[in-house]
Amino acid sequence: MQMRKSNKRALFFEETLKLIYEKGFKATTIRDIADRLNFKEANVYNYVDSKQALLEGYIFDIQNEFHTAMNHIIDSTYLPNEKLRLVISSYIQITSKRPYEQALFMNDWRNLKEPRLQEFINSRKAYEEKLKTIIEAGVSQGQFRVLNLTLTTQTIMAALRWLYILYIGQKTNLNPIEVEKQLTDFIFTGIHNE
Amino acid sequence: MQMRKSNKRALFFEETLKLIYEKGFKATTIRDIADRLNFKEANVYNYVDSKQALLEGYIFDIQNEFHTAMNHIIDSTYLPNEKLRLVISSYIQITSKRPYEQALFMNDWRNLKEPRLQEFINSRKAYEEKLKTIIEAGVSQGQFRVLNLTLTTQTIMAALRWLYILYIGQKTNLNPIEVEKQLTDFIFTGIHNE
DNA sequence: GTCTATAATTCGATAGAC
DNA sequence: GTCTATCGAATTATAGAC
Repeated sequence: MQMRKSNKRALFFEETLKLIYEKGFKATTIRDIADRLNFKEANVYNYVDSKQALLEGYIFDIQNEFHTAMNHIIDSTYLPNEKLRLVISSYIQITSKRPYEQALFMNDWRNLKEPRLQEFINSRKAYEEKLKTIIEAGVSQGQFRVLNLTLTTQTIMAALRWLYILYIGQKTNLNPIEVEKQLTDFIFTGIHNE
Repeated sequence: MQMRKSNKRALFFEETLKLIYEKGFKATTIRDIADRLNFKEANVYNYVDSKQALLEGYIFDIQNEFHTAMNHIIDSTYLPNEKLRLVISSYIQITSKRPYEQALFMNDWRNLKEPRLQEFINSRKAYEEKLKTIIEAGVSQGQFRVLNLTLTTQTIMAALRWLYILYIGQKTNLNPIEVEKQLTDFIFTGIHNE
């Protein structure tokens, strides 16, 4: 979506993204966006067809990025424990690069409308299922402890999904590599066999 | 807030809570609420002064419950590792009893308005700080591994905050006690010393 | 407690000139 | 691309009768 064809266009999507993050999608009006960019309401429609299309662009863009990374990992010949490490790594990398999109992904997906809402939910579910499959394989091969699969999968997802906060407003001195180390430590020593 | 003075009043707050959960607070209109209860818009104001007061009631009610439980734990003479177990336990108990309030707590707190919004943020921060203090004490006493304190605290909070999903629409066969066992296992084997 | 009616405002989106 | 002007719809909330 946010193809940087021109500086002005890029600026529009960057500032709008931050604004929607700050106020929430529903609470952000077209006038708010125009004010932020120092022009009038009508000009917003030079960049986007509708308010709804704006939200869809941000959310599906980053969702696709997560899926692409996950698919590469799934299709590799790494063992399940190594695949889990890579999932954590890729999630943190994408989040640290695009914390505001990730925030929208978490905070405002409910404001999508059908049929895009269902598309989002299905896609998110597919991602979770892929992670679950990795964990299941790791259990089968004795690398991971036997725990409830759904609970474990969702707990790991939950441990990853809040991380955007670290990268909005410099709230941490932890760089992505160190976050990856710490979080992997936390998750693995909690999940591996013995 | 939701004191069950009468069946009708209780029904109003229960159905409204579920409706707001389903649609999101901003997207739920006064008319939606009236429709759900089979009466007209104006009647909503028989139960509540404003739409905003409705949101505040639900959110601060459950937030207070979390704080009360946390304070009892903090004030006890249990050791830090036992205190952490009790925090997890109390969080799951409250969540399982009131999953829809917890969902609002997570999904719609951004729709609070000042000064209540800041009050919410401060209160949430205070809860996190109390948990952090418990973990810090556990590290000092050698019960927990040395990890980044903020990251660990937030990861544990994240692991607890999604659990309401399990109790909405019977999406699991795990009862709260088993969830507590599984999640405590996951968190502890990831955090304790050796 | 329930209704009808309506005030007062806000919002997304479009038309058309420059 | 930017502006003025405006439409039409939706929304919160209140007034007042039954």
